[in-house]
Amino acid sequence: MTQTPPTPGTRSKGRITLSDVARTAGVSAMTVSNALNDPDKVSDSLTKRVKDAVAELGYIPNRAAKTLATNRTQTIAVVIPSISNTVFSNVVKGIYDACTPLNYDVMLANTYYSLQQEEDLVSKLLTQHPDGMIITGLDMSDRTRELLQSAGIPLVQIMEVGHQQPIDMNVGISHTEAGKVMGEYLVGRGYQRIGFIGTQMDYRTQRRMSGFLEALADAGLDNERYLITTSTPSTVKLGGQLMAEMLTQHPDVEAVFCNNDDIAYGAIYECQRRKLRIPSQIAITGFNDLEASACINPSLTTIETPRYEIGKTAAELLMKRLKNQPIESTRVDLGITLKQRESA
Amino acid sequence: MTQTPPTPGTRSKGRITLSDVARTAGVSAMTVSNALNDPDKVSDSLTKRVKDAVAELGYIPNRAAKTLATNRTQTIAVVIPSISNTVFSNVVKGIYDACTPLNYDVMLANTYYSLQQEEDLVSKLLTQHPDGMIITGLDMSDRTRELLQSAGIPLVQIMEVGHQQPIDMNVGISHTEAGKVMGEYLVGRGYQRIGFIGTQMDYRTQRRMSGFLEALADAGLDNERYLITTSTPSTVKLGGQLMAEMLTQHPDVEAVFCNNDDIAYGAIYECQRRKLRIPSQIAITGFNDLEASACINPSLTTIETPRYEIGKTAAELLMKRLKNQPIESTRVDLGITLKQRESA
DNA sequence: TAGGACTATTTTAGCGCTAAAATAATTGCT
DNA sequence: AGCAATTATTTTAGCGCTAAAATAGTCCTA
Repeated sequence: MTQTPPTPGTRSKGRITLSDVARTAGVSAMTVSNALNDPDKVSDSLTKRVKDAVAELGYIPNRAAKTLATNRTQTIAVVIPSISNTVFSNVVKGIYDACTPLNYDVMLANTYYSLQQEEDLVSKLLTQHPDGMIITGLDMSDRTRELLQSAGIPLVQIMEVGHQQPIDMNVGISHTEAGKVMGEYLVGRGYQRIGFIGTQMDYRTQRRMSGFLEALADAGLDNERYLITTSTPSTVKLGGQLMAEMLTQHPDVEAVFCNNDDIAYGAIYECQRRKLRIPSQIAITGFNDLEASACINPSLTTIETPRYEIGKTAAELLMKRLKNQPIESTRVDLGITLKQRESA
Repeated sequence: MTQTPPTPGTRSKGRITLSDVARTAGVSAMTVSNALNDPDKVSDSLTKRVKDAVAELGYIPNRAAKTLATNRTQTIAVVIPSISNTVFSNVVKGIYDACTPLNYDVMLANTYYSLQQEEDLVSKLLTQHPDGMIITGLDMSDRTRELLQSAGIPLVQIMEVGHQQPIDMNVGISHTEAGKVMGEYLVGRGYQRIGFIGTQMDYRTQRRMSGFLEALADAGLDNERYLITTSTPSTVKLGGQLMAEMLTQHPDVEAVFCNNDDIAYGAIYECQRRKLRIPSQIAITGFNDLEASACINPSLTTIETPRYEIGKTAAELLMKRLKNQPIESTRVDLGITLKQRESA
């Protein structure tokens, strides 16, 4: 009894391959590859024959094989603090909207606002050899910086621009400026005793605070004592608690700039519970202009941030760089808008 | 003048490969592969030598090569309506938390609540040969169903359970039940003229509505006329507009069950603007129990949904199936909890 | 119309890994 | 001790694609 020799291709799932297409089109595999990826290299007649064969057979390219052969994964890695934060899900949506049409995959990773986690994640992500990366913020550990630099892939740092040199490209807004704008606005409205509530004191929050304090100082106000900050993550509930603290410690405070809109909602709710009228007894402002901010009572004076656009622009920059297309500017400030509403 | 022959391996980036490890460990490439992926197959002494060599060289496996050789991508596809919806970003977080430790990649895709988009996406996602898929909802087009069935990969349908047979596995809650619970609660509180505001009327929203109406009917109330629905996506603003409509058309309405918490917030804000006291003049309830619902004034009576758990459980089921581990139940109802608060 | 300069297409070789077959080493049993 | 059964390791072959080299085909120009 003789063993039949194993038929070649046993491991394949009977999937249609390039060679199958080549055979039915009566050309070489390479011509099929070129016809599909770079039709300029192939005569029109052959390109047509190839495309017909592809349609006829229902050929679907194997991404892994291409990756292996070209050393490009068609994937970009995205490092953000947290996907469940509305701000970042807006950013991520922009990234997807730019990547999906160009057939780039997106690999997401959450740092939970920890530089150590970020370092581990970046190291792990690089393992998968993304073609490019989008990472939140300009600050990172020295090791993370080294990893990114030596990875030699295009990189866009997002959310903030301005205070330091990016490693490669940069898309965001100036948080210092944002803080300043809000500070100047409140000063301009005649408030004197102006407070700040800050949660999740990451670098960007800190910059908003310092820009804000700068504006107050410029107006001759020293408001160091009206600051309440914590490293606890932002929640509406926390906003209420900190506002309570503020009102207890400084019953004379006239206006409060909250770290972000969620905190501001909490602050507004707390004032309502205390029957404090906004803005006549106390003014509240926020940052981000989330959808609800225009609807809450009183409607919230806040700073609109181009979150979706940041994601989209960053991803577009990356795609351009990956296709070696010219890039006008590697540093894009998308700007902010003060939304003046009832709360201040 | 002679051409120097091309050095082999020109295309590689000088990356450390399995063979490099094999050479320094003094074993065959296959032994290295086994030592890393299935150490039981290799003697302890060799395994140690291999691991030492890996550490020494800083070897990082090439995912694409593995995928090509094994025909497994180590990727799962996730189809959701929209990533910028808090509900789904909570779900996605659960999925990531389950997949990341096991080194599975996640591919996200948004349908924007369109069955046609869903069909296109599923077809496109399958192109990338994910090892498994998580998809939102039990309803889909016939073509989508065919695609999924013939793909032959493990599948978890999420968010809802109960009214029809899943294709493969299923994790969620019963929306009919949720509607019923809320209906019974409001009836139990003695309300008679009870309304419903529904936006983004997808299948799950419709089921909540029908469960709700069923409860009212069981109590002998026929409230068909107190229904306001639209297919427009949910926003806080829209909640306010629809509440205004409700109050205009039916000034006598006593309680309103809102589709979801965002709509409920809008409804509350609208009532505040009209100086209607909640719940004494009108009661409002929502669905989801988002973080702010406990903080808003009045705090919102709503139904808590296990969003994170749905994502996590679904992904865990998938991982188990992919590793051929036993699965207790392919249909998991994670249940809901009525959160009774001030608004009703 | 022959030879040079392109352009279009095919051939060759290999990306880095693992399934399966082949071989070597070990164990168990009479 | 001797041989079959079992276990450990290596060899071989190939996953499906594309870069680079080789070849064939085309178009000029003198």
